[in-house]
Amino acid sequence: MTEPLGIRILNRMVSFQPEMLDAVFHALAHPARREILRRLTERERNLSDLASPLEMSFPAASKHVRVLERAGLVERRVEGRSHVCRINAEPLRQVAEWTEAYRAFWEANFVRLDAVLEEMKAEAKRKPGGSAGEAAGGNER
Amino acid sequence: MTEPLGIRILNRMVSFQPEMLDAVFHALAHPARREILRRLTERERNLSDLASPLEMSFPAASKHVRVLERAGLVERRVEGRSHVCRINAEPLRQVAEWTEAYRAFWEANFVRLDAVLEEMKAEAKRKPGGSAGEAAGGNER
DNA sequence: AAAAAAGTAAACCAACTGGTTGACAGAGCC
DNA sequence: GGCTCTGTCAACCAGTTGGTTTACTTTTTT
Repeated sequence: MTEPLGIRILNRMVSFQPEMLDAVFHALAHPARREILRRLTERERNLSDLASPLEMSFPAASKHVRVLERAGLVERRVEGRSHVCRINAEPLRQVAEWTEAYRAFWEANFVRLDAVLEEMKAEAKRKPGGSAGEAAGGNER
Repeated sequence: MTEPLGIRILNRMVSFQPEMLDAVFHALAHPARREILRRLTERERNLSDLASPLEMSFPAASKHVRVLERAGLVERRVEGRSHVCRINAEPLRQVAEWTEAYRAFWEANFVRLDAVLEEMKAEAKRKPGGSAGEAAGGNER
């Protein structure tokens, strides 16, 4: 017998275990799987529906869905011969939480980059033919 | 010749390309690499420092750092024989941004789970020996 | 000058990924 | 009953990952 519904739900809510992050990050590390997720935000879809735009064989797409399922990002219910998939973004919330822990660092870094850019603009204004100006020109071309 | 500093910085700031997400998510999908990142939040560290607590050979740890580097999450500067690594959390900001796009879905899901739990608690109070109570007991033990 | 320390590079390995094809199973429709 | 649609499973394959060991370079220390 499988675990009771309550256990399964609670496990999912507190599951901040490293293996869980492994599975979720791994699942998100493939463009086809992110595309599947994105299309599941529009509506529920069955496997054929999910596979059709994915320039690969049907079994390959099916495997991608299963990877998302193992990561808890997709849930499926069987309706006759059709397997209907629904997004479960709860693991993404935990990814966001994990990522938040580094907010101070990326914000500090952003400020630093911003300062560098301000300095570059000032540099370009002072001597427009200089190396800083050359870099800016190369970028906007 | 390599690209000018300005170009490199600008590229990094607007680089929301899919391959970039591939690299970042892949880099985060291994506990050793997340541990490296976490320890880099405390201070800059050289490779030996990063490798020592990582129950694996030095070359293996060095490879992990390089994966983080390719994803833009770590930067290194060489000081004599020591390679000093610094965290660059900017790609994590982009991960957070990407994840935010699914906020509506995980929040909806969270509300739904919360409702289920409230229902379970009420159920447990009404008949403490029932299956719902059993599930809760199994969890808190 | 010799030894130690910090890293890289290369060769090798087992396991896993991401893809294919072909055979099969169940559900629905004519 | 037969055909089609939806999907799984198993076998197979090339390439990548994650790890090892050994050999080497460069820098610092003694």
